Amino acid sequence: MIQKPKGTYDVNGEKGRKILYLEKLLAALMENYHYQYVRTPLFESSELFHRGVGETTDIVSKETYDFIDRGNRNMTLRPEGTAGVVRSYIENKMYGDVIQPVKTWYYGPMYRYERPQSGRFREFYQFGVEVFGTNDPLMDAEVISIPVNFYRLLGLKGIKVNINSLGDQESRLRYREALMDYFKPHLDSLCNDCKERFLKNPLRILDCKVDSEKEIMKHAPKMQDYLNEESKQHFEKVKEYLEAMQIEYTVNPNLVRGLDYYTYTVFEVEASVEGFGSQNVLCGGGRYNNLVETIGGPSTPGVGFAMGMERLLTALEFENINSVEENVLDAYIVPLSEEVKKEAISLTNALRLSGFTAEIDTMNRSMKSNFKTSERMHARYVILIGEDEVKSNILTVKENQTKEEYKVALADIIDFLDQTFIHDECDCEDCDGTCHHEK
RNA sequence: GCGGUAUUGGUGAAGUGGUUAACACGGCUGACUGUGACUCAGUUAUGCAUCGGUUCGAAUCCGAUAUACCGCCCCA
Repeated sequence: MIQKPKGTYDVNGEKGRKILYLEKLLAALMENYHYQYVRTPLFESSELFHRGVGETTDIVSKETYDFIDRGNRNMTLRPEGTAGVVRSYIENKMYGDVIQPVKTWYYGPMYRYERPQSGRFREFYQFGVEVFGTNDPLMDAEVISIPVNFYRLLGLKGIKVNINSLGDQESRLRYREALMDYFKPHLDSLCNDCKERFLKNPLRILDCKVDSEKEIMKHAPKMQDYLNEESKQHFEKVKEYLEAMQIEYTVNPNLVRGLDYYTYTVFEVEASVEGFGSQNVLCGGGRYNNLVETIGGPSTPGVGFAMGMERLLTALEFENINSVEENVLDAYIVPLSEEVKKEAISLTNALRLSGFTAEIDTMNRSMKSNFKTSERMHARYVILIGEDEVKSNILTVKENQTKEEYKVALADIIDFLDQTFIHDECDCEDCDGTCHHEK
């Protein structure tokens, strides 16, 4: 049997409904925030990611899906969304758009050649936001508010916002040097991973799980001491604006994030699912004021974030949040013989056009199994069509919940399905006030 | 890139070298040819992830591969 490629997954059934629901909710939220939808190619020149994301990151150095196309071009399946959106911003000269800042959102699959594990796939979906053209700390706060509000809307509890500031490029470089000077004589006492980090990305030593409790860590130079005045003020404003939106946050001086392009604000939003581990980080992002220029555009500040849909879905499952309403079927139509099939399909079609969900038996099921099937599909009504019904133009309609049977003229069926008799009570069991009984 | 565990019908699974792969749920058909429950009777894996090996004999032992799940690294 041919299996799906490692680290991929199929979507079907209930999961499909959940995903569509989340996508709809996200699109509506972005409408409220007044962001525009952008879509960029799934593959780009490999060079874009090398320049944009950074050579030293694992994402680019060992996790990309690369291929050479038939025209001998080096291509890479996008491992993240930002680089492509920035490329598109520059190529479409959006820095010249009449409305500034340019606020965009995207959604789609990303590809990383990783070992699959809990909440991590080789093909995974990210929703993200990128805003170009303003350095106002208010924009940092607005971007942070998007995932927070989204999780609020979904009813996800225990959301934690971690923020930090890396300062401008100059501050960041000075701090990096200070860290290297500090750790260099103590390298032997650090774990093997940290020795690696020392060479590749010294800032990451700070959030090492193994060494975090050691004395050396506690006395390491602090980022805050290396921020210049402007960077400090920017960070202060971001915090004030978050408070104005009643968004609680924790300043985590060890939060550095993996991608090379961040400057000033960086943040992560965490869920608090027990035993969820690193999966608890539902989204992350920050400001990247040099990225547009690095990729070849005019010097333009930017800020954004990305969130993984798979983790969100798992977190919602863990928290038992099921916001999707049950799939209901208004009518299940049963043709009782080959001769009346045309009338049955005609009715089905008419109902569908009128906005009802309608299903018709295409398995030539027995009467018994049709009723069973209709129950499984959560059909409210079963409509039987046989010789008698066709001759008389009076349909036999059975209500699944009450097992009550009605005779309804063909001409009145839409009205019948439309109306709900609101009443105080009736004789049927479990009456929910929408059955067709008299008071 | 490194490590751990697993893989038997549509589903949950039993089976740890010996004929026919247990049991349960679900599905389908019929008793009941225009009415759903229940009951009863049938039926539902020529096969135990794949390939190779050991053996008179393998779902069971060995090896490789694939995939899944869980960690590390890294990240969303």
